[in-house]
Amino acid sequence: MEVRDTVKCDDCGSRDLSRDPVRGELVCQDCGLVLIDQEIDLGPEWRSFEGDDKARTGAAMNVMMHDKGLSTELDWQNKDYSGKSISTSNRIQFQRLRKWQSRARSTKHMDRNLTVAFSEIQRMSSNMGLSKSISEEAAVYYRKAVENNLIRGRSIDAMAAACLYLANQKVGGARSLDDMVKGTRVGRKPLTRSYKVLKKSLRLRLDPVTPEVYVNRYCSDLALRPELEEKVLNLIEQSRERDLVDGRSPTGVAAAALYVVARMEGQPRTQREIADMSGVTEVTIRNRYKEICAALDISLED
DNA sequence: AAGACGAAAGTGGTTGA
DNA sequence: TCAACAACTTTCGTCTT
Repeated sequence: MEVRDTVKCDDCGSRDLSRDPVRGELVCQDCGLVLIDQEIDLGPEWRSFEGDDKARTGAAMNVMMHDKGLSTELDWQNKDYSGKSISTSNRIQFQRLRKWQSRARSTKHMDRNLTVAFSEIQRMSSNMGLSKSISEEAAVYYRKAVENNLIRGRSIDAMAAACLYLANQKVGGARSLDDMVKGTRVGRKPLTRSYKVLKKSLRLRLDPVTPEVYVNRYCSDLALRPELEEKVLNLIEQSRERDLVDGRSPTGVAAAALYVVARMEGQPRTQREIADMSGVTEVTIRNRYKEICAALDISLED
């Protein structure tokens, strides 16, 4: 999409910017700096942030609304609007103005970035059915990411999704990386990349993801009797004692344990059903459940 | 026909020299 | 940084119910 050629990259000055019309996101093609377009549709999501102090990590709304005049271009050439040179006596004053302007503009960009990111987080979060506390946590991470200068060169989407993923993990939520990829339309690579950067520079201590966190969701997705959930958890614990859990994908272990319990308890689900629901392949479910059955002397013959 | 099975080859991430 | 490695996936032909 074409962008007015008066817009320049704050970082390198390049005019080669491309715009994503959906997100209102502007990315410099030369240095990768993420800028934000002027006209942003805040959407209804913003409302939910207001009036709630804890969640109110973003910029005030009027930062977005007022003052389009401030973004008036001061050209770097010492010419006035008619093209005449500016007198030497005025030049120093202009220097000062420019400096001031670029400073004001960069905090404005930060605010815009945050605003867009927060509504993105809200959108993704509600799209995936995540709780409000998770999206609030994610918003906190995003703000920290901005403060630590991690946004530069990354897409807002990817970082927002990474923050959500992180927040979800922090509270032991049952969303895998694949779930995030599906639920956010952010590619796997940018997501994991942002996630790693985020995790590293925020030095967050995260407990490793266990199969247990998926059990509840899987069981209800497959409409299993509620009491089977406990049995699945049990089986996972037993498997852990036999060293069949660590180093394996938690979703795979959960899916396999669920398969075994469902069959044992007379509510069988096919491997395909479970595979489709969990995003784990049938082959992996087989491998896991064979291991488990072998180690625990379980026979599935009816 | 549907479901389960397992071999073989390929992929992406981790680890250790 | 690269190679080795284990877990996982994809694909596909075969067996079982």
